[in-house]
Amino acid sequence: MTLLVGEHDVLRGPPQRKTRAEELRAQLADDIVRGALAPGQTLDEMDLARRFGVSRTPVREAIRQLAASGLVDTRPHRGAVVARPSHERILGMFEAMAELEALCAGKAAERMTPAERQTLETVHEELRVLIHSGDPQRYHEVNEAFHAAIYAGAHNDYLAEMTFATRTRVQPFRRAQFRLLGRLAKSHVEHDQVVEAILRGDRAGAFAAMHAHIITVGEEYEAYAKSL
Amino acid sequence: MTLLVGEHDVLRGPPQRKTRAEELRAQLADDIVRGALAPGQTLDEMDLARRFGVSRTPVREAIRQLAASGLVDTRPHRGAVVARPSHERILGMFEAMAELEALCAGKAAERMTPAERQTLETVHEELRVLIHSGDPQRYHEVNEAFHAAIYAGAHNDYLAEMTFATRTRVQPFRRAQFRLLGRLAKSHVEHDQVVEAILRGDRAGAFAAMHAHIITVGEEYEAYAKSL
DNA sequence: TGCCGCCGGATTGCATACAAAGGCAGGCGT
DNA sequence: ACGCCTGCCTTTGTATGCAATCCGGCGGCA
Repeated sequence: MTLLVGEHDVLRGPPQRKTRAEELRAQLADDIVRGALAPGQTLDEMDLARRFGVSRTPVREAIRQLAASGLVDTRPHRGAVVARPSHERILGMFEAMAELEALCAGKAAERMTPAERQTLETVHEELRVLIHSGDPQRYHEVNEAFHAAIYAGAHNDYLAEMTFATRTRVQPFRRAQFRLLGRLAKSHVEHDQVVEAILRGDRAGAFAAMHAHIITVGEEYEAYAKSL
Repeated sequence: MTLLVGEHDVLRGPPQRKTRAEELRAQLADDIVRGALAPGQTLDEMDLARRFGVSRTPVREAIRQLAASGLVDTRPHRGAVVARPSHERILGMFEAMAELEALCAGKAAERMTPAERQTLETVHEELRVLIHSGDPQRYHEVNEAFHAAIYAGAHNDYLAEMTFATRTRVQPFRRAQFRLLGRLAKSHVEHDQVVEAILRGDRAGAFAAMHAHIITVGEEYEAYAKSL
């Protein structure tokens, strides 16, 4: 999941990927978020160490940091597994995400600079083109950039990081929905409401539009989960 | 900072304090939040290892986890220091905390069970008595319990954890205000508004009251910070 | 005199070795 | 036959030693 915004945005700070532990952390986080590592899968230290050609020490550090960020669960002397939150908890995460994203959108409506508003429009327009491209991966990347632009526009780094972290933690459970190509057009209409409200500086409107957007995303997850 | 709610609440899960790394993490986090370790202070691995009578390995793990939770900053090959966020960032944290706490209060107004409402009233009443006790430490503990009760009443563990984490990260920068004993009575009046709104199931009212309460807390921090 | 580069010390990052705790299977007793 | 206990084995937790990187001071040079 590579954000278009690059390596220096507020969401991760300077690129510290110089130590092996940090590289591993990034790699494992990516694998979890992308679904290459399924929830519930055990993370064997020796196995990972062999696979990445390092010793157990950096592997352990990576796992601990992932545990602190909520992507994996660890229990003393019992190893680590990719986090598998309960259905209730996932719903709670969607609820929290709706509020956080809406909050960012509301603040962005008030605080975005003209340049930031223009960037948002540009990304939004790029998404519109991508609806018909048949490239879900690319759409997903630009969609992330769209939301990241709003986080940045809120001008509150702490809030932005928290919202991004929540989005990351939810990501493993909403991968399927990008298969439903019909969703993209509807999603873009919802984005439209958000962008319009932000551009006109309408805090309440941006909040409401983004809230509805994320709630819809959550409902589609729920419908998908129920179909299993 | 020991919460009254005990060791099994949702805010930390089961008591895993069996490994040395975990004990150290808890100890250091406590020292940072309580101000025994000041922001900017360097955390020397060897020094800590000697002081706690362990090797560097668990010390390193503890520091990494604290870094992931935001209480310390680390840079590769350059050691770790207790986090010293910029003034702007602290204001952002207060803003986010206001929204999160208000959100919890609003959800609590809708969702609290009768038993939870009663507990909230009890804790609130205990705080009233403590205003005049002249024991700021005790007041602080019960105050934390008050807010924790509201988090729990929101019936969203993820949201509760996020809010609690934010409160924890802000804590080092609002210690001074408990010295101002005059603040306690005003704080209790604000709590009153929150409790009343929650008890009558008034989501918007609870949200607004809690939001105002936290904003006030933030403003008092700002006034204090400016006086330095 | 001031700046640049090199070198030594100190600290962190990583690897390896050892200790300890949990899980499982087999055997024993009831 | 079933359940419990015990001992081994696997995996994690901790200690220690070595390598790599950063910081400060020193000396050379313009």
